[in-house]
Amino acid sequence: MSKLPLSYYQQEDVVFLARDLIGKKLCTCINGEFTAGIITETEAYRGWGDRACHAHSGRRTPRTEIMYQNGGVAYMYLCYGIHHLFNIITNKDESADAVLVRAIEPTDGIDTMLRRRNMDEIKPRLSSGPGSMSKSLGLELIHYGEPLDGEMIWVEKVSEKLHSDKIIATTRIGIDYAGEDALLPWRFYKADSAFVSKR
DNA sequence: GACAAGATTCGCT
DNA sequence: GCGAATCTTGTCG
Repeated sequence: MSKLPLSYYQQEDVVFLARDLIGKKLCTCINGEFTAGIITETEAYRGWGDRACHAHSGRRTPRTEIMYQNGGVAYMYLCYGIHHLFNIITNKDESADAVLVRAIEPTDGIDTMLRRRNMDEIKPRLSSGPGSMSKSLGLELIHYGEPLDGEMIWVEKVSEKLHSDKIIATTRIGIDYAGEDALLPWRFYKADSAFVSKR
């Protein structure tokens, strides 16, 4: 329908974008199988001055290289050797900002998602939590660098508007190593959704 | 070239 | 609630 254009991702405020992405629809079409869901949980990572970010303070490695591109591409990486995490690169060249998508509420291709997760009924566990979410949508390392206005991965605007008081802001998860930056309220989730990772 | 650690999840006690 | 699974990446020698 209305695929968000690359210019959307290139807005400067990654924290605003992380919040704005809640309630939008994340779609993938992988191996001809279409799956999609409403984004219910995100986290913002800022390249400069955020120790939790892989590319903090200009840190540059082959893995983080993609983060220095213009916004609107996927940054995939493997965590704990098992989980493929999906991030959206935002902002302009050299900024290294990103939004981690942590959970969605399935809307399309649910049979496919269940099969990918080896489950036989819908539970929040199906697509809540960054590893599970990626797996249900079929996202893997090979999608590293994939543009978000292409045929494989994209985000759509949804007609229904989300009231701002339905979005909760809190601290990010699993980044204790980041010291004081772990306290920043850069995790956002939809208050009334069961599809949110807890802890 | 080797090694430690990680933006997690699942199953078992 | 606790701990294993599992492998890429970055750092150090």
